[in-house]
Amino acid sequence: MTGGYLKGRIRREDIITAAAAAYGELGYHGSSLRAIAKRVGISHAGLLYHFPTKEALLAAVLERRDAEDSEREQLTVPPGLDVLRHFLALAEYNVRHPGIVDLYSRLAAEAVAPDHPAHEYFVRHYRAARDGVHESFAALAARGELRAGVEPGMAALTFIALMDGLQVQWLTTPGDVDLVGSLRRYLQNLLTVPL
Amino acid sequence: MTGGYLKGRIRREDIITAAAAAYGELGYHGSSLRAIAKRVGISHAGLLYHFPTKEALLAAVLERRDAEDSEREQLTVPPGLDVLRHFLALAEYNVRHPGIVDLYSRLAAEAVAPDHPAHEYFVRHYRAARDGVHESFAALAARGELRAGVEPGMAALTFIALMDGLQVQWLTTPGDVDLVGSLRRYLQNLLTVPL
DNA sequence: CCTACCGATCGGTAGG
DNA sequence: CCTACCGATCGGTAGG
Repeated sequence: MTGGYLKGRIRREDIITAAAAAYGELGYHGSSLRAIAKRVGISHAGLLYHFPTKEALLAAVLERRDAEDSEREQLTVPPGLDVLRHFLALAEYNVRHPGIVDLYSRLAAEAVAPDHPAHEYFVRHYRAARDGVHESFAALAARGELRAGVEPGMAALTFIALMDGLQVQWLTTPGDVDLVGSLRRYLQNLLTVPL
Repeated sequence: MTGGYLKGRIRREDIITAAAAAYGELGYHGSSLRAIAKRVGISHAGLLYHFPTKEALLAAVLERRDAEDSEREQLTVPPGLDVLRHFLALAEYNVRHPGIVDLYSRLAAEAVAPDHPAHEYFVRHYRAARDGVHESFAALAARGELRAGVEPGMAALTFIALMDGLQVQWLTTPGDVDLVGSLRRYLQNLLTVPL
């Protein structure tokens, strides 16, 4: 009888979805187990049957985010222009899914504290993002497709920072910020070839 | 007898300082009146004698931040290169005062929510920052000191976003991020004259 | 999965 | 400014 297991897995996914939404709206510390459980229609003790602690639930939310990312990412993309285009596509996706941007921005700011349970996650996340973009800028530089004076490492750091900063401003004053357009123009400005 | 008033004002300043530090470390919602009061050495009821509600204390923290900013800003600086240099000086100042960066990043992320008591503050803050930088880029463009293809409005939005994004990454992985250097190179890249 | 409970903590008030 | 208190809420546990 695998039916029982299936039901449990579906319920767990529902809980993770509800938690991600709550974290986006209220942050991790601001989201109580009771409030998350209510979205799913169970008691907070029932939630703790599926996830033993509040931190375990956060870990599950971050794991699923990573899983979704690597799914979308298709590891087949080699360093270069396509990686940059992939980031623009991600930004387009995010504009249509503000809840994800909320979640990410709220958690990233909270997790600046070294004792935050998601701190190590974001340390790894930032390093991986920077390294990936760095590699692509380096490949472009080697082909002479990067403007003179643009240093790949610095450009990668700056690009990631720009994405994050634009997201917060976009969430605060949505009408004032063209998220995708700003990123596209920034990248195009660094290149000697069309994006 | 003005002595009593003076003592009260000093105590209030101490409370605001403690609150700003707490907001930076734990966010607004994460900072209890009891924890803030403890830093000052009074009870939380004593704190409420000086600030009637939790929100009133937040308002006082934001007001002081604005006062400090406009003090440092010297309204004498006309739009142009000096305004950009002023932002770089601000970044240098921030690197030596991580608590301020903490406060700002934490509150900005929390205040993305429209019902956050600091939401309107950040809406105004972002608009003012963008308008100020926009004006300077426009002045530079008029003098032909902006690289071709660089649009002042977009460049201003991007510059503010970059500052914010770099700050979060710097707080998360301080060793990996050169805050001032990254900003300087970004700006220099937009200009046809040396910064 | 539930009800019922625990100790801890929250913002705010009463009364001095 | 204090002590003492209020009702509400928190994460987690016991016991089914």
